[in-house]
Amino acid sequence: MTAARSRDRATWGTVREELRARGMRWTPQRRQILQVLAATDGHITGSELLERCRKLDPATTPSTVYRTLDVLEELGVIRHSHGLDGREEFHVQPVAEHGHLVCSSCGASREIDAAQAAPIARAFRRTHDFDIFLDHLTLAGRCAACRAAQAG
Amino acid sequence: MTAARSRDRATWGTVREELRARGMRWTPQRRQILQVLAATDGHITGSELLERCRKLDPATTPSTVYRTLDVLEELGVIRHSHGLDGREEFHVQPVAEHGHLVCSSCGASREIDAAQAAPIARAFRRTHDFDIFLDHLTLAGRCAACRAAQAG
DNA sequence: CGCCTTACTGCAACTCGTCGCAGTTGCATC
DNA sequence: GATGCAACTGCGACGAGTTGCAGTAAGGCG
Repeated sequence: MTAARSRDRATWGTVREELRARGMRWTPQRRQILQVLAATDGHITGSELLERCRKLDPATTPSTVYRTLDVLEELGVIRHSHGLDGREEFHVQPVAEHGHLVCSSCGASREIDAAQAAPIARAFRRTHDFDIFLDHLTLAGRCAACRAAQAG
Repeated sequence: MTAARSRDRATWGTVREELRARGMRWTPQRRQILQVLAATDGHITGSELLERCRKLDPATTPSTVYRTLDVLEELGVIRHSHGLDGREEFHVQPVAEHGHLVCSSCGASREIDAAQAAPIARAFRRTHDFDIFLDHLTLAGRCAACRAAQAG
């Protein structure tokens, strides 16, 4: 089991209190989902999470997993963006707002951090009077390697 | 029936020849799907298209509609991007590469044209060595009106 | 410790979209 | 106009994700 680099243990521990503070409940199912998320680095889709939960407990049901993801997103514990196919991908680390750059050819993915995106966000604010949510952003394109491979 | 401003009639008419040129066939089902698309301005999802086709012919089946959309995209007749929920949205007008700006609060949508996006594309080319496909781009955010309404 | 409220779970049914397969039919050729 | 190939259609089953509902259980309170 690779250790969770995403959030440190203490931070995951606060989820229980955050739930309680909102009148929500700490259940075995939620505890298990959190456990799987804590062991996840980077991104995970709903169905991947469901699958991993089922390895620990085959009785896990889809609706509970998807509803828990919604709750955790409301708490700010996770966030989602969309992959190239439009599928939701959840980020386990809300450490910093960031977007994604995904290559349509090879599927390689890189992050865009807030600093890099700032000039772009400013541009849209100025030209379109529009605030961009970087978190939700996935840009499709072609990476350098695929460009070289395809077009010489 | 609002006239199709998207492509002029002549352009739609070439689809049949484009299909034939690739060894593909002109079928009543495809003819009807094209007819519905020709009467569509802007964007449409697969299920919306299916629904409209069923109004003309209740026997229309999902697989034919979705497969035809793929074919038409291959021909360059339509293109898709993803809405905020990740659902595919097809653009009927391939007149110009463009992206979208969608407000998470009110759903309002604006287009980003190639000229506006050019500096951004250049930036990613330079900093990440990555070519962005503007067509596929949908930026989530908050429009001026919603910002004003929510945050004074 | 037991009660009570209500958030939560699990089920079943549903939507959207995809895929393999068998039967159909466009269309090129004779 | 008939023939034959293979692209296409429609079917049925499936996977991902959502929702309403009835039953379960978290956890606050006495």
